[in-house]
Amino acid sequence: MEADTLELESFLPYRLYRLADAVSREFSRVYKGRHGLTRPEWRTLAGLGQHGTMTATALGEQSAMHKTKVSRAVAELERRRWLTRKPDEKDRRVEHLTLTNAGLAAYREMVPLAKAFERELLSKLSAGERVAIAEGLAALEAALGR
Amino acid sequence: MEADTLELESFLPYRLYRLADAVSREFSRVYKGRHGLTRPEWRTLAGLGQHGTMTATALGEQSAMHKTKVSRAVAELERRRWLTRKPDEKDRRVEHLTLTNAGLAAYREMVPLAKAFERELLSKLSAGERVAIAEGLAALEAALGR
DNA sequence: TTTCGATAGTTACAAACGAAACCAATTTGG
DNA sequence: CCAAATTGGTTTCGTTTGTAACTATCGAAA
Repeated sequence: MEADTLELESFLPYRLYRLADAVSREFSRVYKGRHGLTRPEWRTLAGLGQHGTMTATALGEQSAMHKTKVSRAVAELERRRWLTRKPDEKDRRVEHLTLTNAGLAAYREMVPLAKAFERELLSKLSAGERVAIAEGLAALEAALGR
Repeated sequence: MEADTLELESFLPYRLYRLADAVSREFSRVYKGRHGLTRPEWRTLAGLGQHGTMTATALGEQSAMHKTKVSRAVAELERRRWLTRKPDEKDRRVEHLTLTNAGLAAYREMVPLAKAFERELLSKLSAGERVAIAEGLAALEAALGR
């Protein structure tokens, strides 16, 4: 490789982005196809399903979304009556979000699909490759988390 | 972990996306800050810098961009006079794109910055972790490339 | 208290995006 | 040959996004 050339195919930011984009696009067919959810909506559903009641801020931190995305996703899920808001007693800026039964039902339906998707994807790797990707991602996450 | 719950933090599509988003956002400051480029524009520049003359279709394949993104990026780089189009002799639908001297200069300026960015990021990993991420990404790429 | 700075969440606006329609040129196959 | 399907590339339109401004509330400090 020449010194003054960048090989895009092996450039880490590009590889990561392309891979994430492909995987994410593939997976989005699951929740988009099933319920017409956007990614922020899916993540909101997943966050609340996993943790029960949360605030919008907590949701944003857990699922790495900007607060405007959270705000819009919450508004949409509320419109669908998949979640309800309850104002905090102490601090009236804060709202506690909880899935309704309908929301919970959708979540419970999605979980096995998500797990199957992941399993399917990982099944194409060898055991050693699975270890490698897990370790590599964890290392990068740690490196960025500072 | 309960069987009917999905742990978002360890869900592969989510981890990949979050990581790519963080890295990409960080790196975008390099080309956005330096020249006000968008990501498709940067990739177009990188593609042409790496390969010399290319068609729009080839660019899209090499850098994994939808053809509308390519079309818009090319239009903008042309507006900046960073590239020129030359119609194909044989097939008049095709255009061959080449960086001008100005475009080449910008590319040459970006390459070391990109390399430094990647080096900096990887320097936070151990040698073993670097091997792991390389191997893991390659395995996933291979798994998806079908 | 009153005021000033932070924080929770929403909204407005412009930029970026994707899907699909579109145009023009080319290839295919009857 | 000629109609139909394909391909390279652009445009249009509605949706999603990010930035920044905004509202409302709270906590701290004077």
